[in-house]
Amino acid sequence: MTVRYLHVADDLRRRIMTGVIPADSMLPPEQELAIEYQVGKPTLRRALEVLQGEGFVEKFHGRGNFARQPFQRTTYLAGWRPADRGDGGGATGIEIAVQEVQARRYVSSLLKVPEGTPLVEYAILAEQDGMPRSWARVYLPAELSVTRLVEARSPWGDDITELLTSAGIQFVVTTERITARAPDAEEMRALRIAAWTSVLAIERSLIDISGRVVETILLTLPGDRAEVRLAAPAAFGTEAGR
Amino acid sequence: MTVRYLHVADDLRRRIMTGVIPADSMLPPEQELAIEYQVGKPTLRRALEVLQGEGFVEKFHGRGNFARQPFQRTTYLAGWRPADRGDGGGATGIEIAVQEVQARRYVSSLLKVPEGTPLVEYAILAEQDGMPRSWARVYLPAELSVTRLVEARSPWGDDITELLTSAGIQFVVTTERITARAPDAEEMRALRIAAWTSVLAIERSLIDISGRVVETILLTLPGDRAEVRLAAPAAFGTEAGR
DNA sequence: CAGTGGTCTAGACCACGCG
DNA sequence: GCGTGGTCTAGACCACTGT
Repeated sequence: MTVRYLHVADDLRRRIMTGVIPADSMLPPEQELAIEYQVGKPTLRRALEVLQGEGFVEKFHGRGNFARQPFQRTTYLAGWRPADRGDGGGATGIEIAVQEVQARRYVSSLLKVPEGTPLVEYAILAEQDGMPRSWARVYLPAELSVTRLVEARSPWGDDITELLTSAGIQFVVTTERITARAPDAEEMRALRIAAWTSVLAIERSLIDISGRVVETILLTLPGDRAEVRLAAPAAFGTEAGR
Repeated sequence: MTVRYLHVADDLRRRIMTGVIPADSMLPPEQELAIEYQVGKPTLRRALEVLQGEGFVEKFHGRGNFARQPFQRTTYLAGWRPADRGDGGGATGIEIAVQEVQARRYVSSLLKVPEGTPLVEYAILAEQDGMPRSWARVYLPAELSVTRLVEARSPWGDDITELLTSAGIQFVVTTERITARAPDAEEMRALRIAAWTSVLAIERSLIDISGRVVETILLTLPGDRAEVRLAAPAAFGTEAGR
């Protein structure tokens, strides 16, 4: 392998995994590491980017780089079931910001409403043990009376399903679309991740019993500490293909 | 915004989206672009990395950088249904390599067999219109007689479900786990993507009617041209929670 | 203010593709 | 061989954090 930054990343990863560099301890300054590995600063930083994407390093501008053991992954259960409550048992927190907005093109197409339709937007940031776990924006037509939703909020931001149920809305169909991509600027800030950390982007739409799209959720999960699992059907039908 | 490479990326993206730089045409050499934007080469290359991750630029070492319109996404249908055949209608191709291997730790835990168990590994690369669309490795216990599988191969590498069915194996449960991460070296080569392109990593295990794990699939989809959709249940049960 | 990471440059040198 | 992208360096300068 002729790529030096991968060499550096491999060695640092090994040192963190084996505890030579203890978890949660600060790494030596980048300049020192560069000298130690006999590489330039950009090369060393490239290596740290790799490790950051893998969850072994967390960077803080002005404070330092910190070794981490990759996080236990938050499980998002696709399908109709609410998100797993998580096994970590750590403290969870949630921040919700509500505002009225007008449907812009992307969201309006998902909600199947004209552009400019008044919507209520919930920006929901869920944390566990001080680490951001999910970042979601929820859009509902403003005509739906949803004041109760905020009061009925659960400790999980992505678990809007329960909120709606508790608000008395019956939905019958959900569609989910999952992609992997780089985070945008807002997601980087909310989830405290860098541009080269992959995220799982989940679009989920709920359709109520009358066929109306009740809400659309744009959920972003950091790739280094989240996974999607599928609720497995109990059995396979015999009429498999479409 | 004080970050110059994002400025450059924004401008180039606009030029490609609006057709000022036609799709499939070669971009000016990096040195020329650097001069045009009055930035250094590393800065310009950072901008190109961003666009590559978004699917607007494809890079070829020694040949040049090419403008692209982001690909129509290949849809992977999670759940039990075979993968969508794709709407592109373009030519599809598939390469399969088979070899016998011994179960290493990661795969052995997924298959629930001891380490060292003889396995058959299928490495499957699916292409459409000359672009790699999916890269999968399939592991089955060697004791299963699967010679027919290769003959019965479908044009979609990730569609092993049909292969198994046609081989007479009845499976009853599937589990799927989806994560987003950076590609490893092998995936970068097979899918022709760079280190900073996100991938959807899907682990799928099939369990047959006797409870045995029949196979495990490690499927990698390039984030810039694939998506996962959920087969929506026709209706929601009332006994929702677990 | 001192120490840290973040961005950027100019240029050297290497690796690849193609004629 | 030539033109292309890929990697790397040394150092300047900026921005953030905590004292």
